[in-house]
Amino acid sequence: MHRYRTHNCGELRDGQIGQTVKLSGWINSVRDHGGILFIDLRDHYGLTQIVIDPAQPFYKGVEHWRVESTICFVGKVVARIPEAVNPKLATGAIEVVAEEMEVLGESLVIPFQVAKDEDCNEALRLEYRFLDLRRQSLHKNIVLRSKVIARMRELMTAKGFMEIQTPILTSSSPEGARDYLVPSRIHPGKFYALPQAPQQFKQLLMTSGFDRYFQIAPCFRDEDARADRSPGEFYQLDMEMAFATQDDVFAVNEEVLHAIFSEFSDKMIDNTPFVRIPFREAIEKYGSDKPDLRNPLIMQDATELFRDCDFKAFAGVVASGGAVKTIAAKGCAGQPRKFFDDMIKFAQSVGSKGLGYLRWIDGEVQSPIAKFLSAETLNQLKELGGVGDGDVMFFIADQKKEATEIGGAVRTELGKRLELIDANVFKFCWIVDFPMYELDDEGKVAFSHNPFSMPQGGMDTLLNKDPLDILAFQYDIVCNGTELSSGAVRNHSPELMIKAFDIAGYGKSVVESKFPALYRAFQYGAPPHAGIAPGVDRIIMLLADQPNIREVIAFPMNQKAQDLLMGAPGNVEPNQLRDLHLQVKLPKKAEQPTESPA
RNA sequence: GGGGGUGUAGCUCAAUUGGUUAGAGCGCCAGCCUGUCACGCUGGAGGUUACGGGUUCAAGUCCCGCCACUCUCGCCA
Repeated sequence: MHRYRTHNCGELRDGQIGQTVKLSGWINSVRDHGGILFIDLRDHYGLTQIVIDPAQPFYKGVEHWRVESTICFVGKVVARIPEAVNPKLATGAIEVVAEEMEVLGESLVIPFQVAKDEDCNEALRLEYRFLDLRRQSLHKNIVLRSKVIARMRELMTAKGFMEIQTPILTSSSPEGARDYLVPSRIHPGKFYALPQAPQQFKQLLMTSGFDRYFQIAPCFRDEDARADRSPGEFYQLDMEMAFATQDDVFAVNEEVLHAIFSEFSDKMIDNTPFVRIPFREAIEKYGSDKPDLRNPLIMQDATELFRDCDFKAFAGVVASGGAVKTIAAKGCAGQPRKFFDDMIKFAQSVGSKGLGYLRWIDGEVQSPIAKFLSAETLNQLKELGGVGDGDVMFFIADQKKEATEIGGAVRTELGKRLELIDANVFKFCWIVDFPMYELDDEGKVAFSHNPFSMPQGGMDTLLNKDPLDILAFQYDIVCNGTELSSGAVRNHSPELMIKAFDIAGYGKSVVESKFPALYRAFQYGAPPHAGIAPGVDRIIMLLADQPNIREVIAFPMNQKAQDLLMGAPGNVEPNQLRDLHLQVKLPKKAEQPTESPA
């Protein structure tokens, strides 16, 4: 007989009745009836009920039977009497009558319940992550994560992609997020950087002749956390394809994402190809470059209709070059006054001066602003919004950028409050045609996204078009309002690179010195190539229907980028600093080194 | 760095307008119980109301500060 077990806790059925078995696992719960005692023994695979007769000598070891201790039982599998069969358990038809017991690992009193699904302070969960991970919901998420990643590898490999590891210790790249740095012992004063993504390596692999690359790639960015953004590190299904167009990348990703989402979720998923929305249209209609298409509301432009109206608040905004955005919401004219007041408050909370609205009730328009509008204007608005009795149109007037942003926020809020969002579907879209450049805070032309993206139209557009009108072969994939990834057709031409950087104010020497590897590689026969890198954690978050990304990461850091279980970041020994030629100069506020967490 | 929320027993929460000894469920400890499966029953222990000030006859409750966690803006090419 095996040292610890002949079966796991999820596999015994009536077929094993009569056999003597050995099981090891955690004590999930104890039910002591005095004359008979039941233990639910739990492992990764399931629960099995152990029955203990008080006559057994080990019955007296009761102090060792605290829940979450690990115990090994030898016993006989018996059928439960019909009334005692538990249909909720896979092993509910049988139980194991204990004949021998061995405590393998005792547990202290646990700080929060493992067997019961109750809320618990997250800091405590992180500190005792090993216990939290035993709990069903989190355990299940990590299992899902493992299966999804395994399936991603299968799908990618089947499509001819090769998984290739790229360095974790690399050089700092000049643009993008803040880097995590690692000091060099051998080169005093020099630093490695952890990669924010294997971007340059995968492009180098393309120039190295590997036709299709992928990697479940760790990425490190020293930026602040969000619900869908874990600080420190995250994973991407990173991929790159040689001699490929934007459509080739879309086709591969539509197949892979459709397969993953349909195999690992019961929700309805869009058929491929996924809808494609140009960036500018997304901003106009949804006020966002990551619209949640489950929300049926769209924004429209009503600027011209208010230009000459008597409603001075709006006409004034239009006269000063602003815009009026409108959202038509069907069937909500009957909402109580409070609904509209709350929407106005919401609009103000996101920076709006107000929120106008027109309600069509019983063939009449009801609104504080209706009296300022001519019958003709009202009809035109009605036509624009496609509205009728029982419907409402909301209006935001502001400078164009603000009106669009506020309108986007109002659209999302209306979708929530009117319960327009179907929680049982996944709606995908590609956002395409991102602008290559935008104006930065100082009004200078700057790359708006990836400086390595290929401008649409090539050298001709770079030379002849207004930089702000140049589009890039740059795209995002969005699911239910979550941005899963950005990607691009890359700029593989040294001449185009130099020109593209020139427009953003960087000379040739900058390209040569900041991106020496790519620049050099592209002068030795680079294949046109394109890629993308969907975020693995976010995909699993969506599949597992979790509200924050820490629920799908085994050992996440908290919002302040601390690992409360391991105590990272922590202090190090003076000799370690000496080896690295480092001297710590603390900010004034923290005279003492901060205590390590946990 | 800015804004919002939360912080009361090991855990989840309650405590009327500022007013008696800060309560409940779960957990823990002790006892009882032969068919439970979130077993049940009886009893018990457990509190610097995050922390530090202030107002008041009186503060969990009001004010100021501060810390922690979280959501968010900035940030994330």
